[in-house]
Amino acid sequence: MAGKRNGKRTTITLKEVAELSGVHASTVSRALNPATRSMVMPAVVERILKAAKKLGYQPDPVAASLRTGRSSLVGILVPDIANTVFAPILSGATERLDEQGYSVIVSDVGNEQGRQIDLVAKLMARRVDGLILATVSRDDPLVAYCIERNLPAVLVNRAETQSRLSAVVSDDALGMQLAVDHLSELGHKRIAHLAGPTRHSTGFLRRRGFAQAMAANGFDAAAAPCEVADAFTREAGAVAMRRLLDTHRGITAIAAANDLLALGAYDVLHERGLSCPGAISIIGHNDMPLVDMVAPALTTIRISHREMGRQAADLLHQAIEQPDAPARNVVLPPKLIVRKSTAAPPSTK
Amino acid sequence: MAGKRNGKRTTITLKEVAELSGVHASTVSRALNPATRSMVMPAVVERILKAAKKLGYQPDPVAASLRTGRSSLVGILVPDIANTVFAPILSGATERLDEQGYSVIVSDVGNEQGRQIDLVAKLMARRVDGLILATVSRDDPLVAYCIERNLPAVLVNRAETQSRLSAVVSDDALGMQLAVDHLSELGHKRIAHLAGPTRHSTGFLRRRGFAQAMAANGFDAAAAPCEVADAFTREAGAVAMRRLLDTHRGITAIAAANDLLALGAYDVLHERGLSCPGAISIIGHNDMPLVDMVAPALTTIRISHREMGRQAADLLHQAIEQPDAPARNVVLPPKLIVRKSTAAPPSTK
DNA sequence: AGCGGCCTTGCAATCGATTGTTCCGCGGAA
DNA sequence: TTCCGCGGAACAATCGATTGCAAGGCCGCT
Repeated sequence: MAGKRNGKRTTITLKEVAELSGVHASTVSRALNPATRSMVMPAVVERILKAAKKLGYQPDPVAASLRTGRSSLVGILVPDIANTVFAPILSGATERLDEQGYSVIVSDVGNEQGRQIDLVAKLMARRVDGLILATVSRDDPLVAYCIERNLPAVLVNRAETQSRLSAVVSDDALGMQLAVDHLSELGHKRIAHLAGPTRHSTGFLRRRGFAQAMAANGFDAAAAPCEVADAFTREAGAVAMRRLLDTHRGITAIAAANDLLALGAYDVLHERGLSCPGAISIIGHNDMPLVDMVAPALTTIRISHREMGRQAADLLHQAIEQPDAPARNVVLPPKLIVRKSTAAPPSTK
Repeated sequence: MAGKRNGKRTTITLKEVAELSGVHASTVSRALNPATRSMVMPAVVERILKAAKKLGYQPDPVAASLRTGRSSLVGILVPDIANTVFAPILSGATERLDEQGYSVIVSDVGNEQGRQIDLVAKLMARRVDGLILATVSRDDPLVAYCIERNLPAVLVNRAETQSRLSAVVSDDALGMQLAVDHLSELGHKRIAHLAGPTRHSTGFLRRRGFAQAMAANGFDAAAAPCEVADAFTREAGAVAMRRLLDTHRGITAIAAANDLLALGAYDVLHERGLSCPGAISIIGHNDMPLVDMVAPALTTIRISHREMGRQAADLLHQAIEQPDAPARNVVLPPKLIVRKSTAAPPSTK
């Protein structure tokens, strides 16, 4: 019944290949597996390979998985597939994992924590070999959950505070430094930060990076205006931006923790009839698709999310192969992309 | 060995639940499956359920899959995960499939045809219960491949010429009609079409829809300027747009087959110092994220891709449950979204 | 010449759930 | 009272690949 989708076409099994080549199924198994191939005489191997090709044999991963406990499946947890930041990560990761022979089960988590653990439990039941997590907060119970169960996992984009698992992230401190340096060089004196949620490492580290960069540029970091958005969305960015403008005077430049927050800031400038970069310069973070098309084209810090996904795939592969190797952190360097949303501050009179 | 990730934690099997409740494993299996539960005495069912809960029993989908040939897995083939059009489709589909108890394997196809068939073969080996295809061209061998192998599949976004499989698409003819009507009402007389590749139903049907809509508005459809882009990308859109402007005079409005093509057209207007909508009005198709932020904000035809994904999931579920039911087509109505890229034509002198 | 060991292959158990078949015991009907 | 039937549960085969173990043959060494 299994493997038989209709009347005529039956899937061919190891045993059939064995019969055709006149050996036992176990020998076929060994001959087909590169790791055990050396146990079989070369001449026999060749005969078996020929028979397998002739029959069009395709191994059944389900049966193999049952026996071995491995599955060549990895799960990827993303907060939101449709988010233009996570899509390239997914894309890069699946590309590389595919090369390595894994198939990818994608889980869109939504936002509930409990659900996240449930999803992982379901993936474990499916015998996934490992997990790529793009969802974790700075201190996430999910990490402990995976470690306790010896499930290989790596983090991507967002890291956790303790580095218990391998992770690939952007250098958020450097990113903010590039941003602040750029604004400072343009002559800005009153630079504000539109921060992201601090439960995520990106929000937290970029905020800290902003403070450090301000200090490095000779500003009083503690006095620098800063508002925290509830989420990395355009709407939350707009809300925080309004607070920022309402409670602080004389801001001429804004370093946002994220492009969507920056776009939310754009919306508020529109509302209030302020020009960008005439009245206020804005710099984003991520360089997500199409931000070069908005008006004004957004100056931002580019992160190669696709590359991030690829590296995460590599790290996961290693974590699966060598479960006891120590966690490694890969930090990718971001890059300043200057467009039209930043300029010298309006001349003060 | 299998199911045992470390020393202490062993997964519990049916047999252990059976021992605890004093019955045979097969009885446990029947008691746990709602469909066969009636074969077991209610009192025994209750005892078994209690034991299962106590042990924290979780059925092994791999073993079940081996036996039954079903897997609760579905594959989704997309041309490009990172494409902002396909991401919401994926998102909507996974959301609904998750509710229905399926997990989703995502395959990013790239563009080679052969590779596509290989991927499907691999998915079939994994015993996927069905497929959602967002990749097919108007006449795609992949469709025949699935049908021959009795693999339930549905199409999304792009349809094929013969309706052999269920599909959910946008009403492309209506979309173009909305676009042309809008431009015509604004007073445009010389309306051009920036078409997409005609090997895809979207490119083909929108082009035909454009011609029909032009005729309906009293224009000579055959004489209307039209250039076909090689791909649904910004770059290809720019190339086609240059051809359009170089070979036709007096165009005042452009109906693009897709937002990315429209953005490519923006690029060309920039190059040539033409204003939009001052000199030329442009209308897109899809309403993908952020096109409200570009300058000028893009007037476009909105398609709810997320809803498309959801409906595709429903259709697939039906196709799996009733493999012999006839193919159904779901056509979603698109909607005109007026923004800033369309206006009355420049007054002719 | 005999024996130990290695190389190659076959045998059979195993992974865990599902399901066709068998078996048992009890109640009702002849 | 006996037999049939049936509900309910156990038994065992099965899905297909993997792998520890056993067996057989050949070679070399003493």
